[in-house]
Amino acid sequence: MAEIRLTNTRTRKLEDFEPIDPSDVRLYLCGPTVYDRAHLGNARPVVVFDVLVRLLRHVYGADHVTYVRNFTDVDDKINATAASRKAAGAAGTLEDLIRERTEETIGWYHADMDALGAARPDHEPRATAYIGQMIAMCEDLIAKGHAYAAEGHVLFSVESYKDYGRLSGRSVEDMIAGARVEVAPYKRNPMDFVLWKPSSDELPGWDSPWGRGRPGWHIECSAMSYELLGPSFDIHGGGNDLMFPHHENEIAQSCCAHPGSGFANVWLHNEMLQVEGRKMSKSLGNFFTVRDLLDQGIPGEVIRMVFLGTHYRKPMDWTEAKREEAEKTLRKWRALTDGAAPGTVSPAVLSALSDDLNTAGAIAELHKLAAAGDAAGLKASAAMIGLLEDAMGGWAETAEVDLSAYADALAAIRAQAMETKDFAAVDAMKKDLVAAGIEVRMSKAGIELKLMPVESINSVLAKSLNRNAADDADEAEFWSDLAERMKANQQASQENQPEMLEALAEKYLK
RNA sequence: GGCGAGUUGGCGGAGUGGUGACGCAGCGGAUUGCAAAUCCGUGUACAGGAGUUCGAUUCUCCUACUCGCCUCCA
Repeated sequence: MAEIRLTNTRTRKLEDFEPIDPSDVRLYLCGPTVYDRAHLGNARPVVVFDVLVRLLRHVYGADHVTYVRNFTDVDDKINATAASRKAAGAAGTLEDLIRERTEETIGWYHADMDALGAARPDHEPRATAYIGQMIAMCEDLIAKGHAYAAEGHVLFSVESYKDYGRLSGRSVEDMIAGARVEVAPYKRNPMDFVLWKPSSDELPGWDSPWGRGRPGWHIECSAMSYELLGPSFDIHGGGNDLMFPHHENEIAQSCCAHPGSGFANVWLHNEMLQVEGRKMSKSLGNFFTVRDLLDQGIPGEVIRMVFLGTHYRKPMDWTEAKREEAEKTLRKWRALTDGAAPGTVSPAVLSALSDDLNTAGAIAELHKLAAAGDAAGLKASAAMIGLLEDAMGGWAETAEVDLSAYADALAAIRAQAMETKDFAAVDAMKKDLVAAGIEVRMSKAGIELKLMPVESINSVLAKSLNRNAADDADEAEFWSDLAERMKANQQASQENQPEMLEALAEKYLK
């Protein structure tokens, strides 16, 4: 059995993974706050954990892994959206509108993550379904002297937990010196954080011993992981921006509520995602959602492949060049594995994955399998990281169109050209075919025509807009030119390819 | 200011105390009427400095640079 090694943020070391209970390996991933579409960065930990879960199931057995990922459906941004909808005259109570908003966002999230080939977790708890448990946890923490109520709030006392700051390598003193904490008169220590806060009448709230209120941000993960996985479990993770304060606070809450449990053994944090070398942000204009990419016609499998090309602990740069390369590779591999039955998983792939989820190394091994022509091994091994699976391959199939009439016509012209040595007519037809998105292969044996995948005008337009003109004027011009040509039907796009074929038939098949 | 990550050939990106992945691009060749596709071949890369060592890209320290987090954004 492959020994799995993972980098544990808690110890800052690469450690052999030893499950608490090999018959039930338990992991928890901090899921989304469901206020809007998931952006591309949200998808990274999901894909990382999906690979991890596949590996764990492979090693410990499909039924011996429990994967939990929450939906945080209590949040001020959700409230704000619901409030603005109500103000705009939407029907229903505020609670209804909040529910509507979270339901619709969860639906989007599922659709988007499904498209990336990420299997749904075993449990997807919603924070609102665990309010009672959160209140109980707050009461327990107060009883144990780790929290206190003040002005309708319940606050966690960081001074009551000596290891506070250990995960993120900070000390309470340093953080106070940084002075980036909310100062509030009811806090005993400026670093104390909110477990429960009061709600006004316009905000969603639940009755509690401290009045009507709602939970703070961190308590839901502590409450839900306890309910579903117990006081201690194997792996807990998320993006490294969650390390502080979110995970730090979770640890403090959970460890104080359940002394001696240790909470999560291994903390797994993925690095952030960048776009074309820059942080993805709305102000830079390079902010986009998973759905934006899917709508441009970029297959989820391609997005996944790009993600896996970079180790999860390194910043990942999303670039157009990577997208193209990933798509090309997947097409090649899909052609190779088409119709093949999965064989056995390559030990080299397994060994790469076991080494701190070295997906880039695993992909390198897949390249070797492909080069060796081992379709069965490639298919089985790729499935370990969620690639080349039948369910995700639709995008790589090209439409079945009978091109034999075109091939015959070209063959006739070519046969004549062979005699006259004047190939102008052949070249002209070939050029037209290529422009229409048909690949032309001529050999002594004959002529082979193949419909090539072509981009949609929307995708090309998106690319020309995505380019920062100052940085990449040539690129931007290239894509806008291409879009123009597509519109003018001088170049095939998904939308106009049928028309172009029609025109070619008119020209050459009469 | 505090904390952390990183710096590998044209590009992307693994890995290793001593025979320098892998992919893409490039170049050369085969093939082709020319191409495309395919196949074969091809690369004096490890930010800088000091140290440890028989030997370091790989370990330690320092410097430079890049990036992220500390703002309920994964």
